[in-house]
Amino acid sequence: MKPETLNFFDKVYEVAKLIPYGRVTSYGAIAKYLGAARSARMVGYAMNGSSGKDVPAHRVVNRKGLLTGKHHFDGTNLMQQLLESEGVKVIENQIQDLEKVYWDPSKEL
DNA sequence: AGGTTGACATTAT
DNA sequence: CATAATGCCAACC
Repeated sequence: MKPETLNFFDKVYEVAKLIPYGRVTSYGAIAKYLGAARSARMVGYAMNGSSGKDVPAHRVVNRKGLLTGKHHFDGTNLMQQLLESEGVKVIENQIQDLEKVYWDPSKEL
C-alpha cells in the first residue's frame, strides 16, 4: 500500500537525510541536485511533509543561511537549538560561518 | 479540472 | 552596491 505521495517530495527527503552532521544546505542546492534547479520552493514545500520522517529539516535553510522555515517547526527556537546542538552557530535565525557548514550535494556527492 | 500557495532564487530597477 | 518585484515548478484545496 502506498503510505503517502511518492514523488518529488520523497526525493527531497532522501537528499535531506544525506546531509552530514553539523552541515547545512540550501533548498536551491537540493533542487538543483534533483534536476529541478528552479523548484527551490518545492523543496521547502516538501519539507512540510517531513514531519514524522527521518528528515533533518533543521539542516535545510535558504540561500542566505537564514532559518526561514523555523516558523513551521513545533516550537519557536527548536530549529535553532538543533543546529547549535550540531555545532552550527546560529544567531537571530542566521547561521554563522555559513560557508564552513554549507554542504552542496551537487559538489560533495 | 483549475486556481492559489509556497520553508526560494534570480533578475531588474 | 542594495532593494524591489517577478518567475519557477509542483503540490494542495
